[in-house]
Amino acid sequence: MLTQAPKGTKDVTPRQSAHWHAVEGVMRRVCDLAGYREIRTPAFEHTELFMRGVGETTDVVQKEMYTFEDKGGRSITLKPEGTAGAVRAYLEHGMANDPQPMKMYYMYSPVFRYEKPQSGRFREHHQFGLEVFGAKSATVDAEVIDVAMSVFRNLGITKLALTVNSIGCPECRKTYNQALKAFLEPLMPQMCPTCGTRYEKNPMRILDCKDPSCQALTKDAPTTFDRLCGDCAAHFADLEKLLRAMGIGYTIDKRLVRGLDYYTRTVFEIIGQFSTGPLTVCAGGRYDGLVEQLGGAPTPGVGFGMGMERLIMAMEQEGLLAQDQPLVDVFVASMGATNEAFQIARELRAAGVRTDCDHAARSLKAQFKYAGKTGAAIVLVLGEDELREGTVTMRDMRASSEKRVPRSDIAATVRAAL
RNA sequence: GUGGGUAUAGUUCAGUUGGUUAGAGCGCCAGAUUGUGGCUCUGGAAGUCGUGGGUUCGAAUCCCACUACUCACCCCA
Repeated sequence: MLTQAPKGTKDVTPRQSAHWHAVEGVMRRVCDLAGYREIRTPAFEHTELFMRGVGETTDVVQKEMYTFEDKGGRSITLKPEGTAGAVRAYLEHGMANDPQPMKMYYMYSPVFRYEKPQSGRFREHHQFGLEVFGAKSATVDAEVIDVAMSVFRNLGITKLALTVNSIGCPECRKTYNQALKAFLEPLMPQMCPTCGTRYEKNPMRILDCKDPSCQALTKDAPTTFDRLCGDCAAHFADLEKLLRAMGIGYTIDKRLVRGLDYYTRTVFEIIGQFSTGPLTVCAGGRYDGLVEQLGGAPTPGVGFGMGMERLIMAMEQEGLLAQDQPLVDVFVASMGATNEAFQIARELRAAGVRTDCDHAARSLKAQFKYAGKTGAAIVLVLGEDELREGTVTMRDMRASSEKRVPRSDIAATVRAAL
């Protein structure tokens, strides 16, 4: 119990962290190329922010938040998604006064949801994400999708499918909800209880029901997509044009409805193929009403969240994770003269050479074994003879050759040999 | 929240119809004569058999409960 990580959490061990660094490096590069800067927001926020931002009727808010009262009597919630915090920061720091659009990304941002864990689903996971504020053009929708696809492409992930849809704006939603409710009314007695409550609170989400009988009943239900207002339809047509121009393949899923209330117009998902089945790796969309809803001036927004754990899972399944790299390039072995060996290691490090030395007073043989495991290409041996003549023996592990090197020449000789 | 599966060493797993001091591979540590890795050989350390109860002369093994892990549903990255 004590030596077991809490349910639904995972350690990234020293062996695995290199994979994360590789992924993070690609993310930073892709974002930097497109003019996005990193934002870091707290792991927790006032509960109210998520209630109003994410939406009180969502499953995330209703049953999955880690909410607690702090010692000052404030209701605090560990963030269950990334966008609300970014919007809060945008407003708090008056970023609306900076040149617009304001483009930002976040990385390795922990996200907490109290769910029952299973393959690819955790109670704490990490998201990479983008948020763009202050631009309503479909080029931003396209850019955000392009950045996500670039991350996948640069990492070599191929088993992906992009699905897009438009769920319209509050204008189209009004007429749509009427049409949908009219269609559903006679069917409601046959539908599942969850859909019953959805009917009252957010009828659009009935289309998202996974119950086979509900799906059959709503097969011919009107979709938001077919009832878009002129502006929304034009916006989506623009996006399609851009996607085609970029050569990004996609399918339209008119029933794609996301689980967070703030989305408007464009919504999309990028779904990966895993041995256990398909899993959403990246999802997002436009949220033109969110900033205003949280107390700001009307400001359009677009963004997405990408699950880092799922991304790395996808890489693992496609055999894209790099082999273990050498821990150091040089190992300084010694026989008794451990302090001197440590000094030599320090000097090499100062010269920019990745170096380790013996810390266990082990036999020379054991030190060589250990050096082999670290992947060191060069082992320096400091024994009695070398101490006496002020040299070290430099052994090239790859060529199994060795030579004596004066102490003063170590750094230069080692660097030339690597 | 609902349902299925599993629980033995750091790890992956054996463990016969209940029977004495619970095993293996990998990993770890140490040796195989004089100051040298990878291969090989030898040895060693390491397990409250998930926890608690019950059945029995005897339980890792059978029964019950709990817990954890895992997979699926709901939902989601």
